[in-house]
Amino acid sequence: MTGMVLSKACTYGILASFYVAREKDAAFVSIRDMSEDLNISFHFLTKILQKLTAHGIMISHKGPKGGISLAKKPEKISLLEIIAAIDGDEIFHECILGLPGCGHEKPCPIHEYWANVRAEMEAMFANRTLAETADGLEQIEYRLKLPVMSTRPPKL
Amino acid sequence: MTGMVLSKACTYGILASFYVAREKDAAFVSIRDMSEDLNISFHFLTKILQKLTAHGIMISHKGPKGGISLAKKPEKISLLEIIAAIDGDEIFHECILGLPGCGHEKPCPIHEYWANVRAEMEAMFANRTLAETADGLEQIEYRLKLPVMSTRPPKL
DNA sequence: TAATATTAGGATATAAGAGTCTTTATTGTT
DNA sequence: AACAATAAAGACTCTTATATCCTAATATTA
Repeated sequence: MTGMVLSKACTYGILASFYVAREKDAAFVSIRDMSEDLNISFHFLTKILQKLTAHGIMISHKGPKGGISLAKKPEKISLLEIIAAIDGDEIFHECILGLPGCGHEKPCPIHEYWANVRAEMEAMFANRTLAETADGLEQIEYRLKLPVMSTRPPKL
Repeated sequence: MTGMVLSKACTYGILASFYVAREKDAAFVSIRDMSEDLNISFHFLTKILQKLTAHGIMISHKGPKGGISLAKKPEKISLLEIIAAIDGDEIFHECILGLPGCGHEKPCPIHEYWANVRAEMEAMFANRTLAETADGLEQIEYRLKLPVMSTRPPKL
């Protein structure tokens, strides 16, 4: 799986954020339940959500009735925040060819072109909030779940 | 290094293509020389270039005075071709959240937004040819070389 | 035809992401 | 106070991209 814009951890984090945002009753959402509903590894998802809590995007609560919830109003949380918390924001600032120091002064052969696309991508993610995506989830039957992976047959 | 648009193999392949395109004298370019000039692992670069020859983008020639050269006029080779040959074109067609079956019919919550950005990205790469980038390389002191990585000190 | 220079290709090694497992810390409930 | 439920945290495994190494195949040159 080469050449992917977002890491798997990041896509999981975004899907989980949609899931939490959809829960309107301010209670905490169980990570276990969420992991089962979304078909995401529980322990892996836990680690990802820890990054979101560390960045002040979510709040966690231990013990019975514990779980996770948004730390801010969903209209105040952009996908860019979530991406930056999990993957970092290098993708929105680095040279597409990985050349360090590439910039307007000393550009790589496609610097200006990529800088444009990159900026549009960043703006798009910055403008998408959990509020609108959660709203969308109510109106249309949006897809959220990952498919259950077929386990490969055991070797003989 | 998570969340990267192009794999390292792909960026190497593009840099090498620039390098070959810059050689105007129709002779073959030595992969060894190129790998040293660009600071790219010789054996790794060899494998990457094999993909480009397999896709009809380059021609290779064994033996003394052998090497690699463009199979077509540089104005006929787009960066998209090179990317597709090395990384595949999934990145230009898949859901940003990795949801299989995501599309106009059954969209993920950000499908339409990503589809737009994705299409612009693809068009940008489709419109960049080796000819113009090689031209640019002559006019301005463009950057091509990767930095020499500092080797980590040996374990005790 | 022999020697040499070069790419081709397979086998192996390394590093990082992805995913799993176990233990600990914390909180609510009885 | 004891118990159960839950997130936190670290160690470990698995997989894949990245990188290296070695041998084979091929072409040029003398």
